[in-house]
Amino acid sequence: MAKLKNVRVRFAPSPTGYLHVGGARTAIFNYLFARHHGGMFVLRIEDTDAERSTVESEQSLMEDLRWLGIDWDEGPDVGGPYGPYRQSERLASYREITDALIAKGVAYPCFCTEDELELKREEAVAASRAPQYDGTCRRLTPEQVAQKRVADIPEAVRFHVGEGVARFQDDIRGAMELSHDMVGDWVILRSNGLPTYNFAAAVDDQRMKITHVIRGEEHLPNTLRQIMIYDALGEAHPVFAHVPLILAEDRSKLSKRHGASSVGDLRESGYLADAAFNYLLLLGWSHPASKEVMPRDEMIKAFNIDRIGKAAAIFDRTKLQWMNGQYIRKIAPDAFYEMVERFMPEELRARYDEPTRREIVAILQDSLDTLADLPHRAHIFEPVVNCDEETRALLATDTARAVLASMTRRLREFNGDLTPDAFKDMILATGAETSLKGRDLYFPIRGAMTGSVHGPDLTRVASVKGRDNVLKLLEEPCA
RNA sequence: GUCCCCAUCGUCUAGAGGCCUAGGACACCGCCCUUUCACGGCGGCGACACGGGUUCGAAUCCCGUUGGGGACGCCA
Repeated sequence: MAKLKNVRVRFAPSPTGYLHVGGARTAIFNYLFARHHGGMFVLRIEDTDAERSTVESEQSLMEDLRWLGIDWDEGPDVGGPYGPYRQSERLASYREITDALIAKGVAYPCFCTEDELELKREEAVAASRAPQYDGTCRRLTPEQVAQKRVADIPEAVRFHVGEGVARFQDDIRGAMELSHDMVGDWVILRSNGLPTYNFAAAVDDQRMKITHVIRGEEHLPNTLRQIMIYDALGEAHPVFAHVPLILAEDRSKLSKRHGASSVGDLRESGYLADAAFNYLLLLGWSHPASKEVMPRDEMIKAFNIDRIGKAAAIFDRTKLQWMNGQYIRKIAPDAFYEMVERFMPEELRARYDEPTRREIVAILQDSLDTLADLPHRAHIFEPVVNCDEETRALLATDTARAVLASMTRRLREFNGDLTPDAFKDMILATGAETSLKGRDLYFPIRGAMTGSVHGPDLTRVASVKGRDNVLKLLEEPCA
């Protein structure tokens, strides 16, 4: 696909909560699209809901984006030529455009109260009509408007929809046709002076010269309203691309009750940013050569809207885990230690010095799927281990006793540094003495030392634990 | 309720009329590597929702059914 010129895209979250994986994926698509075409990626904060917007949320949104490795070229913190980038700071321009639309006759003041509107909705539903605004205030004479104003009735502004059909080409869905009668005259400016979402989004997209709007499918119906604004302004609308939703395993909308559904949760659950980014990208987009695990530059090179699918995708934890494991195995041990260090259990932090803790992490690195797995895997380095049932049964056999007897004798005679090689020699000698090999030889030692028949390289574990601890565990297995 | 969107293995997907006996990945199962474990390698299981068309030929195009999802706010 040929590179497009002057591409400008935006990610426009409302700061009313944490960054959701759905939002994160939208951000990823926009980001990759911008980088692929050498365009601009804009971060715009849609804080027109004064009640629910918080600065904390805005902060955490930006933090999560940065964690994912998504940087923006223009935004509330870095500024840019089309700022400000918080809608709450752009109120004057919404007011100005609203007035222009009123002057043009495509918008009008509305004095209906919430109670009246509620009543009308109920009536409409009861009469099985669409619960749309009936246009009462559109028919107000100038005198009536003046009267309402004198009476100090709260005044909102509605857009006069009228008849028509909006036709546009959606880059993902193809030719779209949305009839105007889908919506009633809708509010563009609230009585508190703040714009509504559809109005503010359209105005800003236009003013910020956004060329492509890539967003979630739930916004498809909104596109109708936003195109109306572009039309009323006499401006061409951007290209729209509506991305299918991300669903939970039960096919419902992904939410908090489904476990980690926010980027913050993912981070706390021990997923790597690059793995989360890579996984989310694959939810709805596929590489032309079916590559799955790929570096960022490959993503940027290969990304295009053509390869975004139309069907909703289910967020699959298991595959994310696998993906995460792939990334963990690729990282250099030192870098990995820095990442996983915060998950190191206190007991081990107190017991072992830093070089040893690094060795523990290095031993475990290949077997971890998430950083949060570290405590579960590292407990074998504690001086006392808990045996599971399988191990207990295994250690009760005669061959196991024979192996442990031989090993303990060797360990008692051993003094010096218990290196992996030294421990390996002991196992080999024990094998020769008992004529045992394979599982019969290793499992008793592994079981007594770690309490489990699964785990990392025994000889390195022994080296970390030291001669005294290993000896004690082999003498009194599962004590 | 009205309107809109979607539909390939359990999950993520490839597939743009013959390359399809439907390919890859995760998960699962088996084998191999490792005198153990983990990693890794190899193999197996497993899908075109259904019904009508169109066509010499359909997973691919059209219609309907079913199923799923979304939207109908002075939320975004």
